[in-house]
Amino acid sequence: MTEPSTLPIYRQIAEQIAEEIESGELPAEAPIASERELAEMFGISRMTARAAINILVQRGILVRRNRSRAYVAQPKFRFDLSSPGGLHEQLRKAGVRPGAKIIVAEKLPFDALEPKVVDALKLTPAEAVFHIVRLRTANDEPIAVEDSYFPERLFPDLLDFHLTDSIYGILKKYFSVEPAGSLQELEISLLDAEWAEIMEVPVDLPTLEIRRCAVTADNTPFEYAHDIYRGDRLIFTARTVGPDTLFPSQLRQSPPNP
Amino acid sequence: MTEPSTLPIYRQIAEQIAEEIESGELPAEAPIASERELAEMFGISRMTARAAINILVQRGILVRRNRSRAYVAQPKFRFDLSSPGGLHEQLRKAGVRPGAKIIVAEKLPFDALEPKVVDALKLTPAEAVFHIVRLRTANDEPIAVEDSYFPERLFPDLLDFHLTDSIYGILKKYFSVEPAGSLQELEISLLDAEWAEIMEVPVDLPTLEIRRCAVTADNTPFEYAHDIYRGDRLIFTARTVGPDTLFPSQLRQSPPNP
DNA sequence: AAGTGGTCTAGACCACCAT
DNA sequence: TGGTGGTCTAGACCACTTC
Repeated sequence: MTEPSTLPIYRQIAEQIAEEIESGELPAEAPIASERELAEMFGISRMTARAAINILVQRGILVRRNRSRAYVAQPKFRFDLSSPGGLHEQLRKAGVRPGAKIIVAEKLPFDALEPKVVDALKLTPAEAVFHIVRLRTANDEPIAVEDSYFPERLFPDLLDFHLTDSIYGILKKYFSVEPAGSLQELEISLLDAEWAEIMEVPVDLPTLEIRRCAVTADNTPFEYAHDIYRGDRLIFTARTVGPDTLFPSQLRQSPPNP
Repeated sequence: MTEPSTLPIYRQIAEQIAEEIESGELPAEAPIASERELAEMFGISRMTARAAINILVQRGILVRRNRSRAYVAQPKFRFDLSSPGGLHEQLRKAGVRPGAKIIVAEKLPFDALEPKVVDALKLTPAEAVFHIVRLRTANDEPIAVEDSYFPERLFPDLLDFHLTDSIYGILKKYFSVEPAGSLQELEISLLDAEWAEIMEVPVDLPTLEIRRCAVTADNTPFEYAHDIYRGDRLIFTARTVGPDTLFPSQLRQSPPNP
């Protein structure tokens, strides 16, 4: 609308493809023409066609699979960080099939723990914790990794349960532990190589990182977690309490600015 | 560490430059060799050198200025969304010079308002509001835009004040209005062309969008704002109340899931 | 075997700005 | 004016999948 003809060719082509997708002409999962085909169609070089596709991949409108051509991405999932019901529940309600793949499930001795885990869970010396890393999926598509720590004291045989189910469901059903609240720290970042491999997606993908500590009604911390969510597949919302607002008393467990 | 020699050349060079920056060899604001110089230094083509620089620009480690060469970026600013004191105050405390540039300062009649503004500010028909759009800067670098609405009823001659100062400071000093809390909705997104122009940065930059409504101690909403923060220049933290947690009662002003 | 994306080359022209 | 980045070309080779 501003200066249509002065936009570089690769942006013009990206916009054109984006419009075909928005108009429904190209539905979700539809394959895009190959880079060489696009180049011939538009009378441009392959590198320029590739640049156009890259823009839409970065926006999350197209996805590349392996070394195959690009496809129209499914619409992004909505995830409300403040809503009752975690990711599993919200996906299910949206008609999406939630899943989980266990990457790590181990018991860690006290001495192997980072201080932040010890502090967050208020562990006493020699206490062991369970360390669980899960790849979360939606319709079999990886959307997040969860790196969680649970005190053995509270959940003695946690690793024997079926950990691909909702973990909060297990905690409630078998240990009668329910979250009364949590403190979360958010950070926008780009995916590093290590996590990219675990999540089976490209490096430098924009992500939302969340470090959180969940507590029960009697203010016992029962989970410390570091979650990484794909920014290209999820839209996040969160209701936060803003500046100058006091937190509910049961959550005021550490000084605001360490 | 995994497979050093099989990394593509442009990634190897990006890593090498990144290490020179982390080691302090290249300090903040140091200019990077030009694309043509890099190409010659490493015996590669200019397009490959350019790809290396682009990776670091996307990560926020390098910045491009106009059509000049790339420079080492200043460290990112930390911004705690839940801390007392807004962006202005936090920057000042960190030894950074906060600034603001007025993009729009106008009075809008009731009929020109979007429903979300009317609802958030609980306006009665025929009430006018002040609409202020400000470009926020840190050491003269653009870091955010704030698109805010204030009821005329509460702040009759707001536009006559010096709006490049802290607006909350003006509200407190001249109108005795102080925020008691706010509800915020967060969303990670990519910058569209319109806002990119206002912010004077490239399109598709990763950003954090916040829609918030601030209220006084007697639960009078006095500001509705839509903020966009650069994800490449800021690290955000927020203490959010997680699933299954009740908000402070004075903030429970609308149903959780509209 | 054919087609694909991932990477890389060695050029080119342009607009912009002060290195 | 000379150097810069922004864009674009017309090829190429490779590893991988099967479009």
